[in-house]
Amino acid sequence: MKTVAELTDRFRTAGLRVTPQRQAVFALLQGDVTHPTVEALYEASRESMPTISQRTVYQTVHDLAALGEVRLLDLGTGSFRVDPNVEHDHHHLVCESCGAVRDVELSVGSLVLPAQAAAGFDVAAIDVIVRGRCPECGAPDA
Amino acid sequence: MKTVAELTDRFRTAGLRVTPQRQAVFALLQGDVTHPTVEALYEASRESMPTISQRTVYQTVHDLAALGEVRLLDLGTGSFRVDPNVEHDHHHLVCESCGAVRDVELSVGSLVLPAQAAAGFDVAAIDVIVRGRCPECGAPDA
DNA sequence: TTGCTTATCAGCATTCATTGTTGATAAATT
DNA sequence: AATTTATCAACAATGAATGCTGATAAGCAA
Repeated sequence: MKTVAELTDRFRTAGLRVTPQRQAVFALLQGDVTHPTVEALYEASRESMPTISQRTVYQTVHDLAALGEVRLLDLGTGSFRVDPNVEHDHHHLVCESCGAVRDVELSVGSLVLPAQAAAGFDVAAIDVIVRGRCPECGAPDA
Repeated sequence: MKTVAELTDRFRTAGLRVTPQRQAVFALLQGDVTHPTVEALYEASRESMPTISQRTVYQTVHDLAALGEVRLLDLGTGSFRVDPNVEHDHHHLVCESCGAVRDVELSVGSLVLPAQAAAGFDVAAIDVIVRGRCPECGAPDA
């Protein structure tokens, strides 16, 4: 993820204006490995920016995604997650109990698509979702 | 996917009653490889069962899922898809243009989870989603 | 700095998928 | 046939995400 200053330049270059609200969101995403929901970003941003609206957070996140600075993930946890890690190719571990998401590096190149099934299908991306229980949640029904 | 008669037995054994509406849904799922949405099942079921409610289709699909006779997939297409194929382990091709879903057999065993990333994580399942364009939709912006 | 153009802000309402609720009804069992 | 009980189907409610709009503030040029 780029720094706040870099993202500010990136937005200006793209013809988008940079507001304090947007910069607050930029700052929150720095070093965030929790894959926050928009709602979580909204709540967090209100600490430093009490008047920000949820709508503005959605807009900022979508603008970031359009510039390729974040990815929006649908991992089946109900709402999509913002992933600031676009530099390193990776996939995700998802805890089915608490919804926590963790990055995992997987070499997807070892997967072989059967020619017959993939015939005529133009593959753009492969997403691997590893589902299970995170250490914090422990064994099922524990 | 089991036959309508088998599913009927399965429901009765599980203490669930079998209604004409439910049997209509059972019949629709026979040999269906389109991974229909609940909405699609609802529309189709009204052909033979005009008074059926969407709620009933949801209930039936959830009951089938609870018995392990179908899987409910969240593939990021907006609503979840019903997958009657529970006998064969498989993954999915998803067309980003039209939302079509196709089964694909992949041996996920070749994927190696880095020990450090997966530490303490109890893996229950691995879902692979291959995203791209189906033959019917052709090349992007074509 | 001043003024003008334009996109953003933030509150509101709306959409869509899904689930909750409930009186009436029909299935299963005795 | 009577009793129990779960289903039916219409309605309302939830939650995530998007559309809309007047007021405002950012950006740019002189």
